[in-house]
Amino acid sequence: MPRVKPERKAARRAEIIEAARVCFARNGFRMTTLQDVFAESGLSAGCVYNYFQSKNELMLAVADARHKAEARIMTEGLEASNPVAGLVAVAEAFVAEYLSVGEQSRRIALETWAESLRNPAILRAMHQGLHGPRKQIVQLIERGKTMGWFPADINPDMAARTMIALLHGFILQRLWDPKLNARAILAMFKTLLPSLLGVSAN
Amino acid sequence: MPRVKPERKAARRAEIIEAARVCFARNGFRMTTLQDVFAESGLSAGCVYNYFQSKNELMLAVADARHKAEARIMTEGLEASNPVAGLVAVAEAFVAEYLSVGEQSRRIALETWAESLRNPAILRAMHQGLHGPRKQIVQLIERGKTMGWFPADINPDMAARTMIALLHGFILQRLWDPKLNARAILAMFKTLLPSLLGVSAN
Amino acid sequence: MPRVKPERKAARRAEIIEAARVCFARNGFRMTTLQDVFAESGLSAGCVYNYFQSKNELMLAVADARHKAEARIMTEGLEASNPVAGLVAVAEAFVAEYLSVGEQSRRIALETWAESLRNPAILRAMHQGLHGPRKQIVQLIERGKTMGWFPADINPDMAARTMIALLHGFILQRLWDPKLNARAILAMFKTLLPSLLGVSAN
Amino acid sequence: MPRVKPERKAARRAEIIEAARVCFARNGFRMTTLQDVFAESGLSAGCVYNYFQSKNELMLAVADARHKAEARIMTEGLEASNPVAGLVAVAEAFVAEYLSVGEQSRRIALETWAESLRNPAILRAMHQGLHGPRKQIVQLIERGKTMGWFPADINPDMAARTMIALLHGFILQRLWDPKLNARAILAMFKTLLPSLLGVSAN
DNA sequence: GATGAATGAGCCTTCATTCAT
DNA sequence: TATGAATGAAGGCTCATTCAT
Repeated sequence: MPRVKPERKAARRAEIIEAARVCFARNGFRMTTLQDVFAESGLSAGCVYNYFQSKNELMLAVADARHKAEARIMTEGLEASNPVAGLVAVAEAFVAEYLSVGEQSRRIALETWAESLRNPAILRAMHQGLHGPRKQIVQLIERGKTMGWFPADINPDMAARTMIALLHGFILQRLWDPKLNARAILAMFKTLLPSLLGVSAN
Repeated sequence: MPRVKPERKAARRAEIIEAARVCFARNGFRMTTLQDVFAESGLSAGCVYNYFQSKNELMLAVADARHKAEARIMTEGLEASNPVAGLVAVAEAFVAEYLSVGEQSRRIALETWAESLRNPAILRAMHQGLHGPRKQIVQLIERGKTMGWFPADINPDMAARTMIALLHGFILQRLWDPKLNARAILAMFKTLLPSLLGVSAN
Repeated sequence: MPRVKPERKAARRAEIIEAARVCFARNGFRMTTLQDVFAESGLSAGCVYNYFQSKNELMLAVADARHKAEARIMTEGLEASNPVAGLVAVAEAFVAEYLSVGEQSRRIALETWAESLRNPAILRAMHQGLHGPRKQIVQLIERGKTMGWFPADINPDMAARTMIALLHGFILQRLWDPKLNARAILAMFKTLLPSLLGVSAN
Repeated sequence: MPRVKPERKAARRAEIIEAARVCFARNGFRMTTLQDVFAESGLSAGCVYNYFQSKNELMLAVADARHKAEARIMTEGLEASNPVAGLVAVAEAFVAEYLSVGEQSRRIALETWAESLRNPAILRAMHQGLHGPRKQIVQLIERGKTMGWFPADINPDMAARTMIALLHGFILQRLWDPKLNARAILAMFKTLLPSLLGVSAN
């Protein structure tokens, strides 16, 4: 019988992930040493290794958490009945999470993108965090097409990708220039959305 | 009188940078060891150290080369008399360099972005490679405004940033999905450009 | 009054020793981790540490058990009235225990020999397990000399050592070649015994 | 063009193996740390790792050296025309190398035997060092049988194994009792040899 | 007694960098 | 200049051991 409840274990795990997140955001995956994580978490090497079998697993856990969060963010907005409103809601949620505040999240995002180039597990996490939302966006647009709101020659996949590219691109912009205004970004997104969907603005 | 002609030295330097570029694109800045670079270049440790005093300097040289190239690419197109045509030319050049081919360049780009978060020298290189082109784009748009082609309420800086965000975002998209069509990207760019500049699509 | 009966404690102790024996035979003293022993025994770290204060103690307990068993085996046969029959009985018992079956025992034996080189406690256990039987063999041979059965120039100590060397040497042979026939070993032993004792083979 | 001659590299390699041998004989394979080897050799970690890719490789190199030496020792004597003289010569060489002096060699031998139980590469080295000599002994005895010197019912393989078992067993005896007389061992060997080969002593 | 999460010293190994040749 | 053997600080990880529950 476990003396320590499973909740405690889960809490520990979360603590460690959070400490790692802080370190990774500060110094990047590869420049962060596990010593840094031990210090940040206040735990010993052995303890951390009871929860994660390697640095790689810890990186993956952080990346995974981020992509789950991103998927949730991008999905949440999509429930609006109006496709356009839905996409705006998505952008709003994304901007709120990544562009208004959340420098740490931006940094982790960029780290994850870079790491995904050579870390299959992280690439998989990336794709899972990206494919889901994209497919939902595609469906939303297709629904709009079916209902005659968007022209037939709109490519839903390309439109979805463009949306995502734009939002990701702004993550970079804000990383390099913290002054960049989140509102202005959202406004810009709204300005471009009609063209993206082939409808007239307003 | 130098024993070795300057041209010879410059050629060696270029060789080393190219070898490093290959390695960095393959494995990232931090996962690449200098031994990898020695092997790729066919040169010895001592020789490479005669040209670059540290790994950091080598990373910087590669990042620098990339940003010079990017600045050149983005600037080249801007000489068209028509601002819209100029911006399209910029996008075309960018797409040609980063999105049609150039997987290595995309990878180096992403590495550089990530590294810039914690490497001041690389951040500086980044900014130099980015500010220049952006300022030129801003000027182009301002010229368009002056000439009455674009509405007064267009924010040139924001428009320039959005362009860049979009192009950078597509670098990511293509890194994760090599099938993504460069032509479609360009078409999408052209579709969005009028909205970006506040003119009606013609 | 003890809460837990002594028999229970002894049984637990024996369980742990047996689990350790299995692990040590599988992986050697030094390559076996206590975590392996915990897993094999199904007990927790704390529990095992209630019975043994260190890994060293556990190793010693296993080595001790083996040497007690070896001493018993080698002594048991010596009760025959006829010295030659007694020595043959010893060899038979040894072969039965170590060479017919008992791969685990062979492995533990070899581990113990190696460990004895640098572990005083285990060396002591070794000697206790070896001196006793050897002295008994020596006495047996001396008795035979007194009774005129063996020539006077026989060195009982050397004869005893040779017997043991031979049997130990066959442990190695069987470890490296499991096909080696226990019967053939015994036959060989019987063939050599007369020369060893300076009597003509009958 | 190599500035440093290959001889120098081979010498370095030999130095490292020798230092490792000393450490392994002193503390065993598993209790020896590479730090010990660095200290003993006077070389840095990096340098040693230029010659051996892992501790395992170093262990193997030491084991290999020992088995090559053993094979040489046991083979050297076999050239006598008389099989019995040949086998005596083998024993003499073995005793001279392992039993008169060579405590280090004995310790390494025992370490190697133990390690071979769970290290395939070392087991292979063991077998190579053992099969060769045994086969030669077997051939020698078979030649003796053919020439009518030994009876037909002698099993050459068993005789060879017994010889080796005896010599190995004496290695153990001498490890535990440094006083044991090498001459007495050789005398005992000569005493037993006739029985081993089925010829009458004389 | 029994549990198992936590500890932390220390191990093996890597790799940026140096320097005698 | 070019070589590459040598350096050694530091990283990831293990595991014997402890102790609050």
